[in-house]
Amino acid sequence: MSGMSSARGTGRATIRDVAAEAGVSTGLVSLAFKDPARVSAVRRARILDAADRLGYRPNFVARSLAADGSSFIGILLSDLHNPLFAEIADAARQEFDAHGSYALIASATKARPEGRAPENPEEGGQAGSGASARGPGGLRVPGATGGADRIADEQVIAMFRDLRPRGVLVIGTIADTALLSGLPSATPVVYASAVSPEGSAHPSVRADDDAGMALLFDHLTGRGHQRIAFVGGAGGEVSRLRLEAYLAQAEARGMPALVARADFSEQSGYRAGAELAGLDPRPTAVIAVNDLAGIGVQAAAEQAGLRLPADLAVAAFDNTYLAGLHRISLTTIDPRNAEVGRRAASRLLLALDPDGARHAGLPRDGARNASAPGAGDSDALRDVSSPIGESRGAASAPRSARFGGAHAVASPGTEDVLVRPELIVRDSA
Amino acid sequence: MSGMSSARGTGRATIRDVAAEAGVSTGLVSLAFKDPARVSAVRRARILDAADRLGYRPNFVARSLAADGSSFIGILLSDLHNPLFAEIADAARQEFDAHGSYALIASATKARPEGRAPENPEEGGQAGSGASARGPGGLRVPGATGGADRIADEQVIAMFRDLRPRGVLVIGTIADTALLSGLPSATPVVYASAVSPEGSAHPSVRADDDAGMALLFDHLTGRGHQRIAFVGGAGGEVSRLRLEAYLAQAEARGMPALVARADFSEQSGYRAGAELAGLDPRPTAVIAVNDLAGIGVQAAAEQAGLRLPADLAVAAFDNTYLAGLHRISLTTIDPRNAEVGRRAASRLLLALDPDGARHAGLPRDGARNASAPGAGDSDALRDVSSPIGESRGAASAPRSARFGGAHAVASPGTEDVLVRPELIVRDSA
DNA sequence: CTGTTAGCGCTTTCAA
DNA sequence: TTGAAAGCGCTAACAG
Repeated sequence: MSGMSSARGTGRATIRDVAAEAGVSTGLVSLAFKDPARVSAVRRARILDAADRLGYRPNFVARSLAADGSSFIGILLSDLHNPLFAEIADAARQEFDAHGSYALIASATKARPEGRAPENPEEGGQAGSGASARGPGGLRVPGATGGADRIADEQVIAMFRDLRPRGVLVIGTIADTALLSGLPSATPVVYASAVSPEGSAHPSVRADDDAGMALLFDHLTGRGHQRIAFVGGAGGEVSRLRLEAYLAQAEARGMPALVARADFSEQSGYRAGAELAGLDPRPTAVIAVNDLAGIGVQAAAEQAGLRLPADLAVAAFDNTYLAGLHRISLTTIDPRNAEVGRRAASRLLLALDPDGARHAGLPRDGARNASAPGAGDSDALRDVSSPIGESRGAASAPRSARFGGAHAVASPGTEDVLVRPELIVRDSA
Repeated sequence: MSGMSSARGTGRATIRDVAAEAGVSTGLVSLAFKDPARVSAVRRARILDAADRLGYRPNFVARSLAADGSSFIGILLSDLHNPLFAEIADAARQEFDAHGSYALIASATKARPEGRAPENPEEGGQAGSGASARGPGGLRVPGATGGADRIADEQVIAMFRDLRPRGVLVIGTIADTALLSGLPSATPVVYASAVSPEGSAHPSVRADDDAGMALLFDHLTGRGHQRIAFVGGAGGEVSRLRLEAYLAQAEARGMPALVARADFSEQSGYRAGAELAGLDPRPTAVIAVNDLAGIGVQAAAEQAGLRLPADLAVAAFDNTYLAGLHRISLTTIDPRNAEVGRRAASRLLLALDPDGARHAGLPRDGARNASAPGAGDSDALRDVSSPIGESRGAASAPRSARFGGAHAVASPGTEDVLVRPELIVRDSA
């Protein structure tokens, strides 16, 4: 009947086949898919019928070419190996879905080892820690700092550029940010878990490390600790910022500052821990730049014969699942990645559609609003219901829009959003 | 000078702008990029000149539409949260790069929580373990088995379908495999770290769990262990297969089989470990389905007052970085993910180009061939150099092609490739 | 409401 | 070698 029609290589049905089969013009078929309401009931039925008799599926690529832009939102993952990023991506994706937008996740990877010279020798670059590199034996060791010369994959960027997503969510620091400029300049971009590159007008959403550090100090001093050391400072921007936050807290509280330099790796934390354990007036507590380094500190302390947490309390950042393991049980700061992802997504949605109206798309039953505490949110979203502390980074901007709130502001502005992290207390401190 | 030309939304230069600027036809510009040799030197120069004066970059999408297929290879990641997959993806990507092919990584994610009913209630589905789900407090817990209803993201698949990659590498088990059938039927597909779906003609490359289990038994019996228990069996196909491998080894060696059911999570391993610790003739060694479960076993044993490894030796599978942490130090089977990724990539390349010739693409200086041991491979590839044990899975197929070997066989066949894993001995056993 | 007409940016015959 | 022209599959005016 219908039969072998166009679609050059593949035997796929094209819009023309459908039009022929239904006895209408291609234009109408197109319309029937895009805006069914504007097509008469009879034809619509005939078209839809023909379409699925032929197994027609509109061609993504052709559509994007013709329509001068696609309907999806691009999520660009800077590093596949950082588990925090995966969490953020998932949360963001869910948020998009809930609003009838759909997102495509693409990932960059490390450059070929024999490739061109490292772009950013010392800047592993992720927020949230966890630069990864090769350890001995080819085992991938998160946090190791060596040779972290990752570049934003040109091809991935090119794909996004040409597919013209409605917006782009960049998760983690992307080295060659210049490439992003290939996007149509009007394309909204939001960074998550990364500071947006200097000079960039794009907002970033990330955990508030200062607040996290304060939480840690409160907790530790509350337990009587007076000599609190910091392990970290190396390995990237995030590490540096956490170090600064530490110094600020120590100073503000009139406490001595004691720093053992380390990056995000366990090895590195181990060395720093050993160093600290040997000190004469030994610190009674240590704050590590991330869980992995904290675990290294624990190991070193144990090895040095210290009892944990009696002789040395250890706390860290990130609340990766490591921290929750029975044998580790690490007190740590939860950056609330899901929240970061969700807010970053909201931010982008707001920029795309300042009215904040929930999108048409597929009307989903459970479509909830961030402001209205959903009735029976499923477990994955449980932690949203708590009132969300929020603060803004950049100085100048007026503290305006509350996302999903009653009166969203027209111009989203470009201020960063800092998500208030949470203290997770476990045995280690 | 040149100025504001076409390219509707964006101000990007199109092939037409270049043609105009260079005073030639668009067809020639196209040719100048695709096959420079067939264009006269003068025009070529003029074209290339004009092109970069205008900052021209060919449009990916338009090209793929016009040329009936793209030049990239698609890497489809089934789960962002499984670190093993990231390793495989990286290795594969490098292999592709080395052969002048380039790959695009796209990821599926979990379905929205409030979405349609779970597809595969009990089938988390990844090879290599590490299904992830929400634990208490919204923390992402790798290995937890609950609600792992991930679906292969339709949009991602649609994108691949329409972009028409030359080939697709699927990493991990993808639930809705039917969607892949949307690809032009001639598109070669290779699965990595997953058994290819039944009835599928696509080969899969994965670690040989039977061999790994044998390695573990050899090691443990060599240390005098006679009562070796297994923790695992639940949570997915891989878990089941490892259980079977365990049973087979135990039987073959005339040893008693003792199984405590668990999935890939630490929690689950903990429970199983507690169970085993309480048994009367206690096992002297435990093999866990993966590192995480093994860590759970360690924790439970410790809690039960057992000394490790004297009272209970623990070994596992996967060699994630966890196993290498000082405080964990777990003897484990390294699935050699990088090798899996590399071989899967080779497999695909072979299918794409049976002559094994290195592709034209951008001619890269360092382009090495799998068969020719490259001179100074950088560290990331260090472990390739060792002679690679290899065996084949599927029964019927003739044992033919050695990848990258001297005489590659014309028809690649569809047999699975099993990569021989490696035993990593640490303190725990 | 519906058909027609132009393209999106690029590749590819096919002649010249 | 080079240019002209005809599409890839779809959308977007614009008339009717």
